[in-house]
Amino acid sequence: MIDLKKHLNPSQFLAATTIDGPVLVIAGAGSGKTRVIEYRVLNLVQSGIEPSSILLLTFTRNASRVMLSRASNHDPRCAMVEGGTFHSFAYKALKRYANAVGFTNLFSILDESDAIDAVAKCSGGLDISEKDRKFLKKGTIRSIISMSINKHEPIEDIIEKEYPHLAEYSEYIKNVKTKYVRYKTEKNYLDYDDMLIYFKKLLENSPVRKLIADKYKYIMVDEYQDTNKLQGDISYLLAKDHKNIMVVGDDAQSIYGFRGATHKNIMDFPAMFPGCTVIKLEENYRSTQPILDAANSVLSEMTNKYEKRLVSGLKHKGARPQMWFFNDAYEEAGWIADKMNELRRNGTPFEKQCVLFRSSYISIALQAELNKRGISYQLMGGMRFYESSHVKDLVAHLKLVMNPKDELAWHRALELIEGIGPRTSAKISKDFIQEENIAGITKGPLSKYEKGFKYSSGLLRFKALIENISADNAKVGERFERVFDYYSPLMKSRFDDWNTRINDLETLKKIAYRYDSLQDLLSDFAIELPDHGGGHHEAGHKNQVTLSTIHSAKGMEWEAVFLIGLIDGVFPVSFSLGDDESVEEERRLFYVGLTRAKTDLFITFHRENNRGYMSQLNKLSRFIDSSMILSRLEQNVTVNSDW
DNA sequence: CCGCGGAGTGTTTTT
DNA sequence: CACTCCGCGG
Repeated sequence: MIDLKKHLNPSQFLAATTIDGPVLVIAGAGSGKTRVIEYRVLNLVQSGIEPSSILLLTFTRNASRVMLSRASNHDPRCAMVEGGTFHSFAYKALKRYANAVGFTNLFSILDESDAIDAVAKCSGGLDISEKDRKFLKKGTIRSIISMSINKHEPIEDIIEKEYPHLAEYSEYIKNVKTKYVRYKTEKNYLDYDDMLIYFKKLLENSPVRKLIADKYKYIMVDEYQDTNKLQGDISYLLAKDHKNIMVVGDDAQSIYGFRGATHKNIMDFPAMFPGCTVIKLEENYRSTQPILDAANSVLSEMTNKYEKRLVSGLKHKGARPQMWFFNDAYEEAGWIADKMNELRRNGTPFEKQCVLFRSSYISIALQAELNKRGISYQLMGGMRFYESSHVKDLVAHLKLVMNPKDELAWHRALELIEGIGPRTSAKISKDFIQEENIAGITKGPLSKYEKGFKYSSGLLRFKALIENISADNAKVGERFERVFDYYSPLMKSRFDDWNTRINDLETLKKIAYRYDSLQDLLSDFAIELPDHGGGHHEAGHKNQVTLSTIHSAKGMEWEAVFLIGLIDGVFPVSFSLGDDESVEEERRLFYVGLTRAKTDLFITFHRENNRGYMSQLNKLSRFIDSSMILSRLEQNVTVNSDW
């Protein structure tokens, strides 16, 4: 038995050992939240609780993996604890109990870009002028629909609050939503929101809820400030019967409002679970006091928060964070590269250094510079690898084998064939969804086109592939490989950079060989594959600095952090400026960025705008200019700069 | 009806 | 710069 008191301070100890009943933990940045979960899991297991009856819900798949593996180092039984995201847990339950909510369990998951395509499909045929149709982007419609679902608010309210300029289209968007919902049911599709919706429905069905609640008797939810209304409801339903639930969060770090998250969940938790124990973790074990002073000044400018101040529990004092001004992005990048080398010479290896930014594109100049200097880096956030078109093309073939009603997948696959465009693919696949299985499709509607058309030879090759990968019960990896063989030649004419794309697919192929079930492979691609699928997601990859969006850096820490691009309109992003709550969310994001640093923090700005036509000079971010943080920073200007 | 090339555009964050 | 849209030639 491990002596928890040796590893935890009194509030952490309380959080790890209050086993029964509801617990709310307000955990400031760097206050040892991960540690609390690690030891709480350990404590539960060592108190004799069956590991498989413990459930840990986290924000990313990786987060639960890290926490559970740390706990397992103390006691291997902890590896049996169930962990994952709300979505992955919902998926599992839905697969098992699909028919209780009127689905067959062979549903396909629509990732974000699939969902946008589907919405576009449903926007057709409705009464709206061509001009308006162009003006209303499909992604926007999808966002509005999704937001209305996640917040559980009517479309009108969302439009009024977030998209007032689209007020006149409310009716239209509601119609699209109706069509979209029907479309998904017909095609056996679930999008990300549906996984939560149907899971909640499942839990509202008491016999099923009882089964699930009987199995998972101890529940923990991490990053509770970034859960949305649906996830809050799900948490409640999961714990309603036994009330053994601990949620952990920090309202000052709520940064997913754009996805419908609300820190209201944290605020309302005591009301949902009367008599809950509230524990505050306030001592910070991560950063030096000067860094926390800067963070505190940002905290003090937040409206609408729990009162708090971060105090460092570290012994050494540390230097003040530095603010650096540059003429342009290249000068900035050069300076950062120099500084990285200097830090390394002084004992901070590259893997303990990180560059953070608001949006991925901000890092492009820096990436070029690092490449030039031979400093290797690991990129986090930004374009998701399995949403790139070559991955989606290949995966589409596997999808339609699993779910022959997957119209989007048929279209995607058919349009790869020479001579087939949107019209022809629509014509050919029109009858597909009437068929029950692949054999019915290849023998029936598909076979009509295999002679006499300019695309017939291509279609014949396609048909052979489909029959091949659906007929036998070959290994998932082998099926993947067959599609790969078929797709490779098509890729070479489609992409100039097919070389690197082939490499991506080689990586995926290796992953595919690890699966026994095609459905699991496909669902993991959609909901669980961690950052970039390349497999190098383990934090602190040897001798590499990390480049990351702040969103992706959530929960992590580095010795040295460069927070770049503090330009008004970039950070806070221009979109947010019209609306106070959005600016507040940007401010929380800034706070999250600052608090990732342990000992060295550098904030940078460059003045020249290199976005071609807009030749105005950049303005310093409002989060710094004439803000209280300025007095907490040591200000610097580079030598060759004319500031 | 397809596909290509050129013009235009707008550019978050992620399960 | 990467993706989308448009118009034209086949």
